[in-house]
Amino acid sequence: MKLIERDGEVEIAGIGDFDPAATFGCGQCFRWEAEPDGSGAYVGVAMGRVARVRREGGSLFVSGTAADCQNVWRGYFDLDRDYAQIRRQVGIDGFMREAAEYGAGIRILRQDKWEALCSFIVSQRNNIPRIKKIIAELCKLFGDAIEFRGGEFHHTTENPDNQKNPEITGNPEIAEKDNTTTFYTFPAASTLAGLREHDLAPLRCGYRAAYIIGAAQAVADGAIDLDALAGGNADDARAALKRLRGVGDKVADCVLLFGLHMLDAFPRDVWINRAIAERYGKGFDPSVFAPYAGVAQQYIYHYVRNST
DNA sequence: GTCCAGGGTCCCA
DNA sequence: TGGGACCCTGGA
Repeated sequence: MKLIERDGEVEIAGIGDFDPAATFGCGQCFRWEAEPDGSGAYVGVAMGRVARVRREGGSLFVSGTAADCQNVWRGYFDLDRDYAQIRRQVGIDGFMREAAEYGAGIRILRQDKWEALCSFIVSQRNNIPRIKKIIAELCKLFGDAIEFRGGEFHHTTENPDNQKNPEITGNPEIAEKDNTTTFYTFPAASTLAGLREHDLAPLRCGYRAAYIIGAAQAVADGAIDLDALAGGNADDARAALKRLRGVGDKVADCVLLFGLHMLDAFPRDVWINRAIAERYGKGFDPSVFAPYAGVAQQYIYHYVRNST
């Protein structure tokens, strides 16, 4: 991987399959937003950091240092995997070749495991704009503030909005001042584990509040060990996750795919079920895409939601 | 105003 | 295994 550091950002040349809009917009993550200037750049919070990401030609540009790239973003963006090869592999018929072509540039992010679990608990019976809104508010209320300007960021442990100002004013996540923008990290499970349901009332997330706190407690007290699950097999991990209230087949599979980076997990939501029923019928077995059924799922999801 | 769906899950028969 | 209820929001 060739890294060229200059002007507060790092160029990664020869990036291959990486379309920020497709990767951040395909429903796997909820904390990356397109810059309003129409530049095609995305800014997001991940792994406790803020980054600005853009593609230009064959290069990816990421704010920060080359060390950040090596230590954080290389893994997060799964840069060592050949997604073009995966596209060829899952293109088992005309429909899948179209879907994979349409979604070329989607990569499966290595998100924080707890963040993925919590986010997809929020996702149930919910739509993406509202999922994003709820998560943004969760982070604003209980995460740590990060001041972001260009490529630099300064981590502050004190979040001025924590508990003290639950009123929602404008964009709940972003407050501009002095040419810097304040972002918020995703709150740790241990932080949410001590809350009561009414503490989450400002999120307006309904019955999911109890699920969030329950899952946070299970993670914080070690009843479920997400890191250990990531090192084991998918069936065991799925079973362990489903013991949490509010985690069924769909959410568990999303956590496998997007949190534990088990690329063969195949979450079935309303869109996937519709597409599968239309194209392949009820008895469809996603193992035809093994070991990348999860990547195939993303191509299908993105294609049926966004094309035509 | 009502109805419906949204990257589902739980509960009960 | 199937059907209804569920918090809440935004669009039809």
